Formats: sequence, structure tokens, C-alpha cells
Amino acid sequence: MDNVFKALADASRRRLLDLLRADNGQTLGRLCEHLDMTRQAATKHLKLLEEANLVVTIWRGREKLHYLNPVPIHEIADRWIGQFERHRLRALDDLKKALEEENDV
Amino acid sequence: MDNVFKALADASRRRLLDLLRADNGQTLGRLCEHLDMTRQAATKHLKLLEEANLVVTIWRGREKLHYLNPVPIHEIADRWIGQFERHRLRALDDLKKALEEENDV
DNA sequence: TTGACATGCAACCATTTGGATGCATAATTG
DNA sequence: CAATTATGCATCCAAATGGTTGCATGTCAA
Repeated sequence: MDNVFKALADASRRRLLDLLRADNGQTLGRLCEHLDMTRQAATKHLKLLEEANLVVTIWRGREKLHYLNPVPIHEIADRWIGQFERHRLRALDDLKKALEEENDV
Repeated sequence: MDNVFKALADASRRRLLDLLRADNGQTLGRLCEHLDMTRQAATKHLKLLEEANLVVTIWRGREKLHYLNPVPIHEIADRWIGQFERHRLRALDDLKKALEEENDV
């Protein structure tokens, strides 16, 4: 799961996921058209996304098609973020009380 | 939002959030007891978490209390992850079809 | 079969990151 | 007041990161 968080930490990589969400199955070349970096830099980002299993690739001839895999994001939402969502109102209340107490003292 | 993703990218920082979720309002010293690094290293992590607004601190005497702020995580879940969740089944279907086609050819 | 096209691989570079160490400051306590 | 405690600030360091450039490989098309 650390892989996934790390992969999501970079704006260019999130951009790539957005591009695939808009149009799934794009080649490297097409993805690069929307990015302000060399093809090789984009390749590195895509490699991290693949390693985090956020992107799955399929070779067709000399082209490499990139597909979004939504499963890891779903798992993070479900397992990790879910835990914070469950305690969300309590945490907000803790914070509110602490801030009030601060003003009193 | 980039701040938040970056802050979440490190396992030690996610650990700190977990510690606060378990027991909100801890001092720096108490948080350090659970971490395998120097106090100064932990301070740096907490600084990033504060800058991402994931943690709010309150001074009480010489102690600094750390509180979880659940809002940024909620926003990410809502705005960013939500977009992927909405297209999740379609993305899975795209991927499934692409993999099937690959086997045919 | 030759040339163009899509991608990969490797080396290199600057900056950021995660951590340590040493010293400084402010608050509490005996 | 002196000693202890809780934290901050600055510097240094190694490793990771994000990017570039140059060259290599495999595929398609004339």
C-alpha cells in the first residue's frame, strides 16, 4: 500500500491517472502529448504507477497501451481512509474542544 | 491538495496519524515513544503534517499537543478518490476487455 | 529491405527527502 | 534559583527523486 501512496504523491502521476480516466487505453506517445516533460520522464512515472498496480499495460505491436486499474485506489479508500472517516466527527469534536479550552485559559 | 498527498506518502507520517487517531491530543514526546527515530526527525514529519493541515497543534505551557484534523482526508476522499470510484466499474470493464482481446490475438 | 516510428535502457545531474547531531530556549519543579 | 524537562533551530549527510540526454531495439510500411 505504501507503493500506492507514493505513486499518488506526485502531481504528474495523478495527471496521468486523470488522462487515463478520461480516455482509457492510451499509448505512451499519446499520454506524452499532454505532459510538459520528455517521454523518458513520463516512462518513469508510468513505471511507478505500474509497480503500484494502478496502471496495467498491454503490448499491441510496437505500441504499449495503458489502462487504469481502479482496485488499489478503491482499497485505500475502503481500508485506510475509511478508518479516518469513521472517527471523523469525534476527531473534529476533540479539536473543537481543545481550541475552546485554549481560548478559556 | 498536493501537500496532503505528499504528507500521506510516508509511512512514518501515516503512523503518526494512526497514533493520533488512537489517542488524540498527544505531545511530541509521547508520539516519539512509539517511533524508531529521533525527536527531531519526528518534528520534521509533524511539520509536514501541520503544513498539510492534517494535524493542528496547541501549546499548553511547554507542551505541544497534537490533534488530528480529519478535513483534508475527507476532502481527498470526496473530491479526488470519488472521481475514480464513479468510473470504477467502467475502468474494470475496459481492462477486462483489453485483456481478453490480448489473449484472442 | 530500408527508413520511420514507438518504446526501452543507461548514465548523468540537481534537488528534495529523511535522518542525525549539537546547541538554544522556555517552562516546570525541587 | 538551579536543575530538569519539552521543544525549537541550524547544519550536515546519504539516499531517493524527477528530470535530461544519448543510444539501442523491435515493429510497421513503402
